[in-house]
Amino acid sequence: MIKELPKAYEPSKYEDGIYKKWEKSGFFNPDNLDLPKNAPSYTIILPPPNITDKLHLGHSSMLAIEDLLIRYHRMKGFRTLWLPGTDHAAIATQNVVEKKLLKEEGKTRQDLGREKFLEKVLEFVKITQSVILRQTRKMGASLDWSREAFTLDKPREEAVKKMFIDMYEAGVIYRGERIVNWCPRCHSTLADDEVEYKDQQAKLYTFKYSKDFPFTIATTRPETKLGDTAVAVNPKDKRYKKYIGKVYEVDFVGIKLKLKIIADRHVEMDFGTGALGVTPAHSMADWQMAEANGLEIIKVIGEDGKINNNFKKYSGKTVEEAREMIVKELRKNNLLEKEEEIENNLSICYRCNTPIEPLPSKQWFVSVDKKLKRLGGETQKHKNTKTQKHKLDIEGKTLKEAAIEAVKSGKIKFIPDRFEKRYIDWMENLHDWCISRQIWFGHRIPVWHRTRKHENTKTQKHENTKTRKHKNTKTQKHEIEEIYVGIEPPKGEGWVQDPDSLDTWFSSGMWTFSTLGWPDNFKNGKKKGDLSRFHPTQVLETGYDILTLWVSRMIMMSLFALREIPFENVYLHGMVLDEHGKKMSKSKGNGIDPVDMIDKFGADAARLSLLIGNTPGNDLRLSEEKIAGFRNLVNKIWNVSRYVISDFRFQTPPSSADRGWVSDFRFNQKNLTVSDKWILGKMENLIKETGDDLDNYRFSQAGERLREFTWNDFADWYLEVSKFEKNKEKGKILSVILNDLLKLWHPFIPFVTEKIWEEMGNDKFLMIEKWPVTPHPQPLPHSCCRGRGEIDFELIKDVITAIRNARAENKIEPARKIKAVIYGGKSADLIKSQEYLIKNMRTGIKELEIKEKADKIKNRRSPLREAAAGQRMWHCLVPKDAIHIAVAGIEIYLIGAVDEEKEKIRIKKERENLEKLIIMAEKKLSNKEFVEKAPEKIVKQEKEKLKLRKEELKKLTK
RNA sequence: GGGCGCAUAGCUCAGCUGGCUAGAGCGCUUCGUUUACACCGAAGAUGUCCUGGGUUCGAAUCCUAGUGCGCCCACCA
Repeated sequence: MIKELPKAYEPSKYEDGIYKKWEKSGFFNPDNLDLPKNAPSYTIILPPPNITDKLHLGHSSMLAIEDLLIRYHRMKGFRTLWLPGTDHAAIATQNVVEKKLLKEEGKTRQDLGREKFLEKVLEFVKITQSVILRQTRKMGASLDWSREAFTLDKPREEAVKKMFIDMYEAGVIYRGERIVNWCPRCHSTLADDEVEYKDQQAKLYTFKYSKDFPFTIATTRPETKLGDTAVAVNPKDKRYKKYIGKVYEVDFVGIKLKLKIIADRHVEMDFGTGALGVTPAHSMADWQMAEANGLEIIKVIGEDGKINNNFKKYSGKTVEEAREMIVKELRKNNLLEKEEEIENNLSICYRCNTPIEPLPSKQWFVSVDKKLKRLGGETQKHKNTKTQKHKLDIEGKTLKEAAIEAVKSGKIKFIPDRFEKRYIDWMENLHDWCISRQIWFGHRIPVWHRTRKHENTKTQKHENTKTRKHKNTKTQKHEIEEIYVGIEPPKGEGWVQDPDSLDTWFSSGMWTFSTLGWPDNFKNGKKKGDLSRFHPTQVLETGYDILTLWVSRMIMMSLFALREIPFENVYLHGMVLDEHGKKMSKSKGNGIDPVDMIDKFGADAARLSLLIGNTPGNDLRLSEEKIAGFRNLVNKIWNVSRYVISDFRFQTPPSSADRGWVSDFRFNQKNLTVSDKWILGKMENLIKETGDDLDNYRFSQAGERLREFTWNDFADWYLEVSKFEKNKEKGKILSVILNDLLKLWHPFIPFVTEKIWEEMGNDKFLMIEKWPVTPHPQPLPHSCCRGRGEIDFELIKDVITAIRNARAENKIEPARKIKAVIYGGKSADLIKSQEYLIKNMRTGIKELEIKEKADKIKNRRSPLREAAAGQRMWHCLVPKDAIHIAVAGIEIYLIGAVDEEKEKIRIKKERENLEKLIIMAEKKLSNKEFVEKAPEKIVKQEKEKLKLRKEELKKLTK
């Protein structure tokens, strides 16, 4: 069969068509795979990309790694599911749309109103979503599109509501007033990890509240001091000890303050004056002190970023204005002692860079410290809970404790493992998670409120509803606020739904199970359907940057909802950086569009550039040159295949999905040449080692191994040999090697391998072929394909390389044919038998003379005996102008062209090198401790090495 | 302030549990119109493995101190 294929592989010509065929085949869906009933499942849920923007190379890296794992396991016979989806990214998306709206129409979201605005968002989402999905397909991702999910679609909405209600009933979700990070521009709270920091110059004011107050205080924010209710000092501070516990009333710039002197170990004695004005309402730390000391909380700044009422002339002023006024006032009264410039860490909003105001606000929280009881209404007796490796009993533990235990117990593993420590550290310091956001786009909180006059209130019981009453202490003493939590709006008058929506991580935290049919697939503590078949998942593969943001939440939520870990392994990849080492991100706009890369170099090359040279947890620098290099590799594979397929000896292997390696091609050992044995042995090793690498997440190493074999062993040597070495088994061997090589490559570069597979005449997809297995699970001793064949061919290779090298070094013209005389040592027979290899492999040798072994001559008591022993005779027998090469204990003399001077220099260099090595080795061996303490094997090796080198040196000196 | 990571060829990086003369890709030099491939082939050059100390018969690898870069966390008023 002779196939005419284009010389260069053109990815853009085939890729889209191949993807369509795959998708149409239905094999991305595990339900369509032809598998035994008890086939183990292998699941990865795709971390859903934010629909704020199209994908960048970071996403491509994620897709490449996951598709590699997925395709590998699919070929290994797992029930393999890779489930796609997208994330609505609540606040981020809303911001993008708001900015767009302002730019294009000059309107704010308030101008449009909630409903109209949400329509706009959904319009935007539709567009980016379709771009994302197209990009994902371009990468070759073998995702099961039939199970596609969106964090904001109907099933997920149901799941989120159910989760909220369950957690509320369990007392894990509560509403409370706490200091939150408030962005006055976004008009919303931010989670702790949504806050960014910026170094800035700030003024530190040292002042006294009033003349008769004994403390001097330092602050960068004088305006918040209007709400101070205490002064804190370090309990060890001798200067202030006597004041602790006292209460002072002061007149601070016209406002009356009651200040209690408290002790707190967090106060640094050396900073400022060692005394700290406590502003409970506008500092996280101060809030905690206030709670600990029962201090009053006075709100100074409102949600609009302005000073509240009750502060006389300061009311209604902005923060900046108030600050200026207060400083002026202090200065006037001679209370300002110092003004200095300091470096300060300013918290800003990660979306709009507006400085954050810490404010007390009523928000919804997930408690991480609440001891958990049994899930509401469900029987919780699983007898084998403890024996199941995925289950974790959470009764009597807090979410925090459970999430830590899941990792410490080894149920969840991290790759690389150093992130385990980071996870646990973070977990141990975790505070309650604020889940309400004052934005419109997202899951609406399933809570309704109504306020009633006290006297009217009769305890109203709804069936199946969860009603709690909260007394609103301060402002409305006569009113009672009712709260209703449920899936459907409550009946009755006056209910208003909570305007807030949920933190986006609340819905993505449920991602492993909300995508698999929870809660419908989970009844009475039992899983069914997809949930039982695919949960927990095997690997969560994501960037280390969202380890805390996402991974930790998934663990907590899965433990809460299912009492089961969400995944067994967490593989964390690094960031993809540009060639200057800068992070690519949407917000910075320096992300390279993966589609451009794919158009230029092909998806396969793009994938390789993200897989090879990348190690878990480490960042990756990417440049066009690098991708071009892999384009060349893909092209090499294409051409190797083109050659093999067009070879008249080529046979299409019998098509059967479960064919194992070589099993259909029994080779007659007698018909195999040295090179055949060598390549078959190498291939067998390759299969074993590649599988081993992939099983241990060493993708880069596996890729390099494959490249090494494909390019250096198969293409550069075996194929070259096959051009002139004609034997019976050649066609079969070529077919087998190509066959298995394509399978091994397929998870890395699915497109080109699938295309070649088709060209080979296969009627089934390579994608669902069985991963190769080696005929010998254990390495065989010398008898079979490995062993002697391998070693022998390596020797011939060395001889050939040495001859080429000598020719190049001595500048022998390529056209010039020369004669080689080889003194074979122990290997004379072998070399003689492979003479044709040496002659044909571009050595320019037209005649090859092999002399007998020296010891044979010795034993024959020939007159030459003595000379032979010292190998002097070769120098006698060979013309003086011969070039001498020593390789692997073999002497080679090239006759025909010489440069005596160069040869002398070469020998001198080599001798010096050898002498150095011998001295080193002798030193080592004369060391008693080495001989006694080092393992025998190493000592023996060292001795042998020394012996060989000494012999070589001897030869050279002659 | 605490924690983590990195430092190896001109560049980007491998180097697992200490043990052949420390490797790969790209780049560089020389040569080559060989019927799979110039997105190619052949040959070659290049290292104080960041620095100092220690453990060991033996350290790029383990320990320790330091320097430089990067990242994460934290309530410096």
